[in-house]
Amino acid sequence: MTPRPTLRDVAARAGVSKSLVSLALRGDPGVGERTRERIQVIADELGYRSNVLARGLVQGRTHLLGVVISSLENPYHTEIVAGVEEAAEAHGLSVLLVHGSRDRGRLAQHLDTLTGLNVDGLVVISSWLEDEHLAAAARRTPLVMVGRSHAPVQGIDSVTNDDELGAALAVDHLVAAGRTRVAHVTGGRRPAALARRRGYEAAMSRHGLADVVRVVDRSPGGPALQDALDEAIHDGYDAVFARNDVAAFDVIDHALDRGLRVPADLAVVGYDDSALARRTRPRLTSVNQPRERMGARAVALLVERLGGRTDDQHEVLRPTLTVRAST
Amino acid sequence: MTPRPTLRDVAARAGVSKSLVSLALRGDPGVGERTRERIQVIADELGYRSNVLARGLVQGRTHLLGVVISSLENPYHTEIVAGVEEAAEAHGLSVLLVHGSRDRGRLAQHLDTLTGLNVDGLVVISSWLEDEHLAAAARRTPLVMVGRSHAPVQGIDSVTNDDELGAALAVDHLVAAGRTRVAHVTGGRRPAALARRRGYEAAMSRHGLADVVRVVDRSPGGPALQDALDEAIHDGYDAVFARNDVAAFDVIDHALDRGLRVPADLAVVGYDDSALARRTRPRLTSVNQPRERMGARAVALLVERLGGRTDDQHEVLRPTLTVRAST
DNA sequence: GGTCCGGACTGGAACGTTCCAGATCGTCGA
DNA sequence: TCGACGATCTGGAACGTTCCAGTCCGGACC
Repeated sequence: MTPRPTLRDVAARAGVSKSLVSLALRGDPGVGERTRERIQVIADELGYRSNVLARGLVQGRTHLLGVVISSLENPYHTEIVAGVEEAAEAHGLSVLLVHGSRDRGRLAQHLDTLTGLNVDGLVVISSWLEDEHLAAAARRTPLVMVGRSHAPVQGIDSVTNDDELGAALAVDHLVAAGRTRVAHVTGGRRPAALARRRGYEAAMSRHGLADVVRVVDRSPGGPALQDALDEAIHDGYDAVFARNDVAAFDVIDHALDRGLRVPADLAVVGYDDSALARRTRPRLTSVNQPRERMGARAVALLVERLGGRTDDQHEVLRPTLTVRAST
Repeated sequence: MTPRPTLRDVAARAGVSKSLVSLALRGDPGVGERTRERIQVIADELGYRSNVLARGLVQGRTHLLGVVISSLENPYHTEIVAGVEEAAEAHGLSVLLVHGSRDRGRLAQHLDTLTGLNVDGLVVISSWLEDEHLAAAARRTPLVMVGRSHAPVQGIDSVTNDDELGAALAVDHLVAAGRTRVAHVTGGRRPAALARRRGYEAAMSRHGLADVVRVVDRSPGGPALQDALDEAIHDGYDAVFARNDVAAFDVIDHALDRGLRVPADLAVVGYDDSALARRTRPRLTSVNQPRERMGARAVALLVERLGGRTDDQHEVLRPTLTVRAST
């Protein structure tokens, strides 16, 4: 394992000062054309690579962008990452990902690792981090949260999608298709779930269906999904809007087990338009959040902060509906 | 955005030298108990965090472990990451992920970013990196490849699973279930695909079925999967072993479209035991690579290298078969 | 009472860069 | 011929740590 060559090594070989090598390799215009080439050749020969640690230390910025993500299994999250990466590259930033399951302690620790590395900015795709830790990180480094409605913390930007609108899209679509009894499967106390539920209820009212609003809780502690569904089916419900795709699959699974046809007997709409939605039978109609765009906007907000903006920004993007065979 | 406090700041407040603060915070036994506490309190008050850049620069190691992954969408990859993370944490290492789609140039660049950061070790979960880049990185930093049969490069360790054995498990299972005409869906020229195909052919021979060996190519350039499947079905094939789960889903999809029953008319086995395998109808029987263990072994190999091992190690782990409704 | 010892602490060098204030040198105009 | 000037290059400080060689001091020992 050979030690990596330094500026000094290159300088010694080229017979110039380390400063000149630094200038030459960074393309400084004040370096003679012939020397620049000579230095470049020698650097390549030696396999010289600039040391990010040293550069970051002296410059105070690293051109690194840290992304904290709580779940790699969730394609909703990883597609946001793709958007972040693309936008970051366009700004000359490298993206470092840290992944922390749902362990709050570990996530906070990872946040520390990244701030300790002096990353230029942070993107948090996780609702499992505590405000306190977020605030501490944001005090030192620009931070934007994606997918989580703005935490009640100053100094943090956010990018979310309009969950109420998404729910409205789903209900409108079902009603337009002739369904009249639309149930909603919810779960958890997270803001996104609550917003979707609010959107569902509002849309039902708008269609004059307030009296058939029915919400089934899929939370671990809640009543069994199966029983609630059986009851709803018995009561003549012909459509379900689920809070996310996974819940929608469970509904479809159960309906098929009961011998119902989807969508003939029961139409189902999910939320997230995950990769799964395109792979299952029947293909799932789902509300699509503009994930790549969310990632791109997050980077844009960070760059603005680096440029000096000081007031908080909270962007809300509009979801769309992807219609497939389940409705 | 307040600048982060340094050792100097803490030292000034505590009225001691920066060296002592450094020793105290690192728990050096030569520091008086009272002073250590005083320093600790002040550090906490100021929100002091050690600067990874500076520490890495002087120590030559960063306690960081870099993971290069080409696809976040592939659960096979992300589960390996989970194994890496768990093992890394046990060794006091933080894991940094970089993700590079299938763009070789970008992946190589990310490899550079990580080596430039002086990570202590590299785990590569991608078969899209060129030997040349891998070799260059491995010259400076211990590197282990996961899931890719050892590249023809010196100085690199690897962890793979035994693809031939996996294929044998699949065929044995199908034959034991009474199937006699087992086709294989392959694709690509990657070593893993080739090994699975070899394993399929060998197992068929072993069962005296060498004369019904049939391999269908699903490569983009190859003949259409649909036609080849129709032909196989027409020829009385009653089972398919696919090179991965995605291919298996395509087979099932097509069979269902043709009005066949799975598994009654056609049994299907996939490879990878991905999350999808548990979610589709019918649930997919699949060969399961011990992914978390692969990640853990990768870290173990790196730690050995850091401990001074110099000869290359190539670990081959044994896959298992997860039987579900598709067979 | 002097010497030695060990615990507690300090100062400066080093890590590999960037940045800044110069140094060097040939050329050009007067 | 001389100074000024621009182009090209250099040396050292700085970044925030760790590490090493000391310094300082009170007490034990002879």
